[in-house]
Amino acid sequence: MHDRLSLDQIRTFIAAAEEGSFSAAARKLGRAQSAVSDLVRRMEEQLGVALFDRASRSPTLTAAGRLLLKDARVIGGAVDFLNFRAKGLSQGLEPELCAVIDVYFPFHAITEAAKHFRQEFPATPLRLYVEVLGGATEPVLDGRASLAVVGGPAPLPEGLSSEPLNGVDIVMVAAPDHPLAAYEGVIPQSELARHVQLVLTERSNRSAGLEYGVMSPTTWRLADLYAKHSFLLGGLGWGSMPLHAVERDLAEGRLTRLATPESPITGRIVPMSAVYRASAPPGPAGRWLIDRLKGCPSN
Amino acid sequence: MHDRLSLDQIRTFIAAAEEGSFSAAARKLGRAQSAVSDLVRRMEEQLGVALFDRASRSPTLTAAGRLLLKDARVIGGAVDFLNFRAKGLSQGLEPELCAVIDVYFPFHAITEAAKHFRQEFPATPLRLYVEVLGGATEPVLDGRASLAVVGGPAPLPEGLSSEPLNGVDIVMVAAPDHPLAAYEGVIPQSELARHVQLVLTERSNRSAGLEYGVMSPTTWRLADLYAKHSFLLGGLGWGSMPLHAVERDLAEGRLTRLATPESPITGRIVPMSAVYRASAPPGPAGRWLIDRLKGCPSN
DNA sequence: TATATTCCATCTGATTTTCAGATAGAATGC
DNA sequence: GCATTCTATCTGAAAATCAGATGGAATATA
Repeated sequence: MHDRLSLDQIRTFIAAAEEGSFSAAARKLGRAQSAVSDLVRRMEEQLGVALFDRASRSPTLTAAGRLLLKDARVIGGAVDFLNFRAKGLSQGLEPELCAVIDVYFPFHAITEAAKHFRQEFPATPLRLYVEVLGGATEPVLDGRASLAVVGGPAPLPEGLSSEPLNGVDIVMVAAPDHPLAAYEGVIPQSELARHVQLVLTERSNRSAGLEYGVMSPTTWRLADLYAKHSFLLGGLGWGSMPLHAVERDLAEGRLTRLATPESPITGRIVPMSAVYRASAPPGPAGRWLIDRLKGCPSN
Repeated sequence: MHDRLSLDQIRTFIAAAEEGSFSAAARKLGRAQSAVSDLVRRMEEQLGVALFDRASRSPTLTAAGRLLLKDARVIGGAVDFLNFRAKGLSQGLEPELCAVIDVYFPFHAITEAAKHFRQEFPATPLRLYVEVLGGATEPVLDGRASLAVVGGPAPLPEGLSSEPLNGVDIVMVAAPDHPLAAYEGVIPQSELARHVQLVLTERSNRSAGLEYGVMSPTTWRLADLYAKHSFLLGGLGWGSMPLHAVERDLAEGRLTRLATPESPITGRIVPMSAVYRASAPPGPAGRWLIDRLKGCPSN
């Protein structure tokens, strides 16, 4: 084997360099001084490089030693990290957390949660996907994801459990120059039907045709919330949007709220929930994320 | 010691994961299959995590195993790098190369050389300092640097050896709106003396007062070539500049060449040389750098 | 279906490595 | 000049490592 180097040697080298003394390093590591001396000597032999200058009483690093110390520290750090990860895993932490989030869920809540997640579970990679409407449940069903945040009163597929989160405010909007924007009071169905409704549709074909709140016979179906947003801003139609996504547009006059029969001016709350396979309930990291999302404000 | 993990285990783990078989890994590593089996089992025990799923005939990585494999690869890579560095050092490569370069030396030659240096000696950090005139020799004398590129016919201090490099073209320049710029032919000393000469001076006080080509009694002394350049562009005086640093200014009319008694319009060549302590001649990396700089064009 | 091959886990004994304690020489501090 | 503290080295005991053998199971081949 070409790796005659051992981790003990590396750790001992680091300790000796930090303590500036083999004896002190031995005390720190809880072993005999001769062991440290041997380990360092063998390491120097194997590398073919003098790490310490033994001219004076206490050994000092050579220039080569200083350089290799940096590399050794990298190795030590990487080993520590592996151990840290393994410790988490051995205590039941999931190897990675893959979550699918409904676009309707507030963006900033997700990004905030993700930021804190990194601090809380530095060893657990978080994989986030954003899907539309019921499309989020599919990856959970087939095991690609362990957690999903979905919206709407969709029937829960077999084998999934769910926990309620705060709902999301949904409002009907149109551009200010859209004909409907000028309408006073609740807009009757007949009037709505005369204009193009922009409807979010899901990409997946599992629960194809599952749409909520379709009121107009003439609809454009968009599979992307950003596209829907752009169309609304452009005045190409009217439709619903999560309040948090259009708050600034409403405040700054780029969009106007509509009062429709199903959605008064105060908006409509779409329930959101976290779902996961009943046979694979979330581990500590998933549990943490769900609990955190429960505390998120709904807009 | 809490680091019961060994490098052999890590390397074996990587091999087993890559081969997808303990036997194949054993063959690859040139050891018995039982050793691989043992090593992996012990590693799993120590980490408290199952790395392989042994349900099928050939073991497949668990999710945790996949995660830890990445960490293991990082460790393996770091160890390889340490070995690589050590190998270079054991063959006489200097731990790092610290070179001081005279500002007069063409910038692009330095940056080009540094770029190739990184490819040629990836394990040798290159530390570059830029000094003015004789100031570059001082760090070499006191051992902070192992190599310097200096210009001018300065007497070589005791204990230094030098090798000639290509000289640098020095030209006298002034801004186009400077009175001297309008002068036809060689400008006599008496005329030069009537205007402020911008003179590069060195920061160090070792060879204080060492200046070349001072022709005017009224001089401004600048310790920085960028400052001198700015002053020249601003028309605040006249003075010499390395041709490579003002080539574009001359071509684009921001500066004009002057013909002086000591420096005809074709310019003057200032010899450059690489110097190092005679008692510590450059190692392979320093040797490479010097040879490379010898091939650099002089402007 | 029967046979052969391949693979992994485990056991065992021999080899190697590791380690602590002891000792000696050298440098430093008092 | 003495005591302390350091490193290098030696030695025997303890421990880990490893190759080979064996057995059971899964897969490939006939």
